[in-house]
Amino acid sequence: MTTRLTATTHLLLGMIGVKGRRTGYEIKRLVDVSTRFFWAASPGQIYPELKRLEDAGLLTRSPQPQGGRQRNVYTVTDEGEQVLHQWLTAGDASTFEFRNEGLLKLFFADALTLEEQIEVVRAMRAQNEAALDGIRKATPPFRPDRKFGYITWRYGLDLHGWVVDWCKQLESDLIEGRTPLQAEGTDLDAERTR
Amino acid sequence: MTTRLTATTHLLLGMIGVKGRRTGYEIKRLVDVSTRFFWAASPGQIYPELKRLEDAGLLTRSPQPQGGRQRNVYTVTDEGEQVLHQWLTAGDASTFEFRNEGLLKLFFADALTLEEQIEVVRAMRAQNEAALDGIRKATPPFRPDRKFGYITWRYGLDLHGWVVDWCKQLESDLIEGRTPLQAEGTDLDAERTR
DNA sequence: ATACTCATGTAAGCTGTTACATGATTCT
DNA sequence: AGAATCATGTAACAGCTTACATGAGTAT
Repeated sequence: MTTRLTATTHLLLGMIGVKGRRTGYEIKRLVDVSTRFFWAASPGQIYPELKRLEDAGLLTRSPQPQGGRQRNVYTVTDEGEQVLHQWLTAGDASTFEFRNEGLLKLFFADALTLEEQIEVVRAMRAQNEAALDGIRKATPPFRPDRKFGYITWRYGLDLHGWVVDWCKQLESDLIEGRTPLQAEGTDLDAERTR
Repeated sequence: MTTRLTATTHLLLGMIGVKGRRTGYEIKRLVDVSTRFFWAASPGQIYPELKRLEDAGLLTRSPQPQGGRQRNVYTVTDEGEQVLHQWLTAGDASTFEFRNEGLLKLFFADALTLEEQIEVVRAMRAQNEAALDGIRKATPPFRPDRKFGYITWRYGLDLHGWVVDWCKQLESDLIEGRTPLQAEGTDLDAERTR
């Protein structure tokens, strides 16, 4: 069985396999309060992919309508389980993407006045505070057998918290006319003192 | 003049207007050692976009071949300058995307043995160390009139450094059997002690 | 001589989003 | 009665990457 396997494939496999049997709708909702912060997925992607994985023999579908409302519950097959475990333990380079338009603006901020520069930093901070809020609201119940959901949640919280602090520091450096973030001498790799 | 304006549009406008880079090739090279870490761009994207922006009246092209080798030097028009400044100062929400397959694996790591879990964390750390290396090598010359290139460079360095430390901490927590990253009591928002 | 860098571009394809369509059930 | 939620799906499109093609100049 040779099928194209993307990270989204593994997202679905993991959501169904690790978390139990699921419908497309349940996966969508769970993604929106958990992995969304590092791996999003839209319904236009989930539903076709579930079908594709069923055809590939990695998932089994059993229709379980509730009343007259259609509903497809998926389960991971043995082969699907293997694929999932293989992916989890393979040490190969995984995709790592990062697109931050706020940072891009900051990169070009030399062309701006000091007031405008400070505004750019403030906008960046606001965005990270909003992200922080979103993650905070998605508080996962702490269960000792599901601790990694909690760990990745903390990661998001701590990371964005760090960025917010970084923005605050830069903001005050700019306001007080300090050369921002400059390391002493030529020691560019030294830890930044905050 | 109504043209679709993406962040990549502004990347090119900024590279030509603020950084004084003029040909598509020069932009590509500069992107690869600077904004790549938060905004990448491939030649298959840059060259058509440059043409599009010329048609839209935001850039001017002047052919300046070197010997028999073709070469197109671009300049930002007044209108392009306006669009660039407008984008830099507009406080509207900018795109902020993050896709981290390593984190996704960590999210599902409950299904693994302790040894395998540690391997996932190590792989994640290795990836961030590689990113750190890439950024470090791209050391920008520090010029007082272009300090924001330096600031964003430091951002990448500091951020990935933070993540590497986070991974190290998690790794040792797992090895020593501590419940990783758990906050005391119900105070989930408390600063993590490291 | 040959490999690398400079320089520009195109075509195919993948991934993902947005917006919409459909219809049932439950809540207020 | 009407709004929200449950549930599944499709079509169009945007954005980007990969791989390729071309050819000139430069370094070894």
